[in-house]
Amino acid sequence: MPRAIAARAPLSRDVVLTAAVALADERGLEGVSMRHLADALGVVPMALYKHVGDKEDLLDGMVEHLLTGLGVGRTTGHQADRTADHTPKPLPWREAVTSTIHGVRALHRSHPWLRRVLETRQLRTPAVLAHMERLTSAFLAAGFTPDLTHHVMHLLGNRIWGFSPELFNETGGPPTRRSTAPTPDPTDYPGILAVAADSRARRPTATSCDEDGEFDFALATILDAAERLQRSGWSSPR
Amino acid sequence: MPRAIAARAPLSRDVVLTAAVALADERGLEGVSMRHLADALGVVPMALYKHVGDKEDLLDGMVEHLLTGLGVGRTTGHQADRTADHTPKPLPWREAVTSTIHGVRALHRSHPWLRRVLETRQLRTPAVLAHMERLTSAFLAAGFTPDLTHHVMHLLGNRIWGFSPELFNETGGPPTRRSTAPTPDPTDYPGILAVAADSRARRPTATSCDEDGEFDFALATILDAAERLQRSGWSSPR
DNA sequence: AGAGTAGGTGTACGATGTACACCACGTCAA
DNA sequence: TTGACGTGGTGTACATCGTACACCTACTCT
Repeated sequence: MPRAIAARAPLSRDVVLTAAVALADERGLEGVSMRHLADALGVVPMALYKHVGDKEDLLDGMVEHLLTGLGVGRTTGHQADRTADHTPKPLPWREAVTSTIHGVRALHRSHPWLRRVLETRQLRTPAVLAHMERLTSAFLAAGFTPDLTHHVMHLLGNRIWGFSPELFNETGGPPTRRSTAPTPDPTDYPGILAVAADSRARRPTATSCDEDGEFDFALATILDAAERLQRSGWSSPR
Repeated sequence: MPRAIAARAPLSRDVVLTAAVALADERGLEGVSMRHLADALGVVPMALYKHVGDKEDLLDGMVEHLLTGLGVGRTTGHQADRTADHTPKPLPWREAVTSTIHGVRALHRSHPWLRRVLETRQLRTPAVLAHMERLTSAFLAAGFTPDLTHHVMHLLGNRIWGFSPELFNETGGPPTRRSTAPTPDPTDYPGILAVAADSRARRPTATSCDEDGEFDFALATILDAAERLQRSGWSSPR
């Protein structure tokens, strides 16, 4: 007696990656195990290995999968101008850079696990390189020297103070884990308190930072600085 | 016959954390398993659970352990001025901020695994808060409004383009993993190539980016921008 | 008809985090 | 002196993970 023939569409790398991304979205990165993923696809774990080399390759693939949906024909602003026309129109290179960056930013917002995956990876895959290239060429086309372009890319890439900005959010959930950390005394941190108080006063209904606003502020400030360097004919010392 | 009495000093949370940091330093983060750590300490795995709640708490503790060694009495420049006196002395707040940030930066450089651990954690532990407080209060003391201080903290914390700057390094090691990624064609990326060529020409002997230089450039540029905002009386829109 | 290949199955192994029961000690009250 | 107790280390056991390996099935191409 032949076993029941599952009317399942055959797997493919793309199907696997799509399912993996969906799984990560709904169950978090920890939920993405080969076994769970296989379950979700109605298949036995080892079947996945016909489509991805191993788990690392799966994660690489997930990143590539997301990035690939981003690239085509998006070098000019894909989001509507938020302000009316009395705001001076930004230079074209700024539009290009901003919209490119907002693309990845959107990915990070809709797939929070992406950041953690990227930190563990050093991938110079086509999609990543294409993203870099879009930024780099925008600067070069705007008259930035290669030297300055290089530095500006670092300026955009560095997380200067070494912590994630999520720390600012006051969503101090209950310590679910069995942590040994002492609960800190708020009065030890008057500066932080002052900033938090001011922030609350400014946006009384908000429960956390306006992350999009802060991101755009940071991006604009950095691009302002880059533009100023370019106009002043900056070049690296020595 | 009593079992051989090990002349081992008794464990403590601090001993465990120190050993864990050492283990991560020499074997990488993957080498830090409860079993390996216990081995390194000459003890059975479950013994560790008398000193750390679980593995998450161990990782939290490692971060806290490193950060704690940083704090005391370092709010004024701990590194010698690199330039002779013909360079105008930086403002005191800049020295404070720069040296504080260089402190964590040094941690990141000597413990490369730290970045990955931080990405998985959202800890508002005393040491982290103390670090934040040192920065925040430096800005406030310099006359930054709480509003601007808040924004500048985000400016320092955001990784704008969403990738790690290590991507720039041309250390394209051989693909050790069984990856399915196609090897990209360099000619698809003329902008990146131009920047890389210029960078090589500028520092012919170097094998990768001058990461310290880039970091300092980024930090200085951002602090310049912050200073300009402060002097112009910036405040957030609306 | 026969060979080859692509894709899915089943079993098995070593590594991991940790629950749980246990035991050796020191300290201290009775 | 005794016995209770807390602190810290032990030993066993289990679920879960990634994946090696052998297999089997169905399709294509000659």
